[in-house]
Amino acid sequence: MTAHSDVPRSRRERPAKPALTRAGIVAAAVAIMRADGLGKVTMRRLARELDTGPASLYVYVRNTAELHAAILDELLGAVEAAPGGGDWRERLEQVLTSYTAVLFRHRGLAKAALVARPRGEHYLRLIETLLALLDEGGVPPGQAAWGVDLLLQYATATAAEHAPGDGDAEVAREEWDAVAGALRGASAQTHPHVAGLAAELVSGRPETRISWGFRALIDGILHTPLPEGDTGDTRN
Amino acid sequence: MTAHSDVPRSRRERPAKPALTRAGIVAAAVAIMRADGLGKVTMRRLARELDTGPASLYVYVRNTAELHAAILDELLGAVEAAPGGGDWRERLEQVLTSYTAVLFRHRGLAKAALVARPRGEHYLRLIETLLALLDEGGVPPGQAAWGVDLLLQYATATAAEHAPGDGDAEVAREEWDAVAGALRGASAQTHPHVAGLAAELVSGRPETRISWGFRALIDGILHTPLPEGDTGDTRN
DNA sequence: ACCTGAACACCGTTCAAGT
DNA sequence: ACCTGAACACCGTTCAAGT
Repeated sequence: MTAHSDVPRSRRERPAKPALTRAGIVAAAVAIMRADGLGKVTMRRLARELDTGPASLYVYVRNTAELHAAILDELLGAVEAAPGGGDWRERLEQVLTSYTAVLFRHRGLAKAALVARPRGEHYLRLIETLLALLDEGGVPPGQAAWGVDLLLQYATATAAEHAPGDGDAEVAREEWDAVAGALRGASAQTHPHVAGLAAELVSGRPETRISWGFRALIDGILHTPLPEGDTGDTRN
Repeated sequence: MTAHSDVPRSRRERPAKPALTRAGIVAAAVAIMRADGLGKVTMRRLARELDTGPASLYVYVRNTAELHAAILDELLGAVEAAPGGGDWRERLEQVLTSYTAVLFRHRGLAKAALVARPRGEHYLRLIETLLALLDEGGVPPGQAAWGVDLLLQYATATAAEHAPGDGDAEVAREEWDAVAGALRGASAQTHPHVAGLAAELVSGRPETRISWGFRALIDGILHTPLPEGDTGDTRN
């Protein structure tokens, strides 16, 4: 076992351990996510998969949040950039629905996107597409710029909230029933409006509500002028 | 040290270890959050603080997510339910701003609220207040019911996104600069709309943008009728 | 420059056993 | 019923040392 030296192994005897690259790391991360959910995309698991130690990954990725954002931008390649027929509103809603669909497949990704915005090429292309459609609809440029933020945030937050959990569908159902129950159980004395609207508060299929939300948002963006004298980048 | 037995300690010699209750657990959790941020509100830390083992907490709290939601409902007691002057739109914006302010103090809480909606009495009162104001403004009931969801989600998502991190302000600044840089660096050839609107995409103080968002949302809610024939609770 | 093993300082949750 | 110690199965990130 010790003194006997094996015949030197050919370099390609088994799939040669590929050199680490950022692209390779992100690809492996996507694979883990598809197989076991984003919750399993940890530095340690990823390192194991790539046959190295976790410390090695920090050469290419700053931290776990950046890794998740990179995964999302990768998946955003599947968002249709040039939707089919209909007027600009309909095509706008199509693009947003397509974006939402990507996030719906992975709730964890939506949560990540709310905190660490992706900033890869796919995300940039998505913004370009949305701005072009708003422009086509005659939305004033300033409102379009701020509106894109509103639309993407709504889509992302909705996915973070309503997408089937990375884990337990049972638990999600229970959660929802509990919330609905709390609303329906509201006293007509102390909470007359809640009691009166209990049914409406929980009505509608998720897709129907999301679609209504997009239309309300687009309408508001179109009709709400920006405040005057605050166009400089004075953030913080 | 070993054989010598101390005088039996009076029960109230030091603040007697209080019996565990759900209220006491939530109160301790709030205290930890105020002192060290939500990130430190873990089952283990909480147990240490309450001088017990983590397993004991599971008698009163289902899991960490439920604990965080309970903390939020507690803090929601500070949201002003009866805002001062102005018309209904202004008062509506006041309530929403007050809600946002609570979340802004703890970004982690906003993230938690997106996933596990609180459902305590304070949250219920907030919904009642919002519905009453929308009703006063003549918003059709169905639109008001769905609109409340839209408004709260926007406020919550904005806080999750823009609130100063539980941790590093430095890192947040870097993040923002990176995003702004990516937008400003967009090529006028490949991304004409982004390039043309780079300044507007990142302009405005956060409060200004949030306020504009609230107004756009309210306008959209007011003018967008619900789709017909989808008022039943057909979720899933 | 890149890669690594090992370590530091933690997690959530469950279980069998006690009171 | 409530409470507990101990265990299971993990985490992210940093560091000094190697190549």
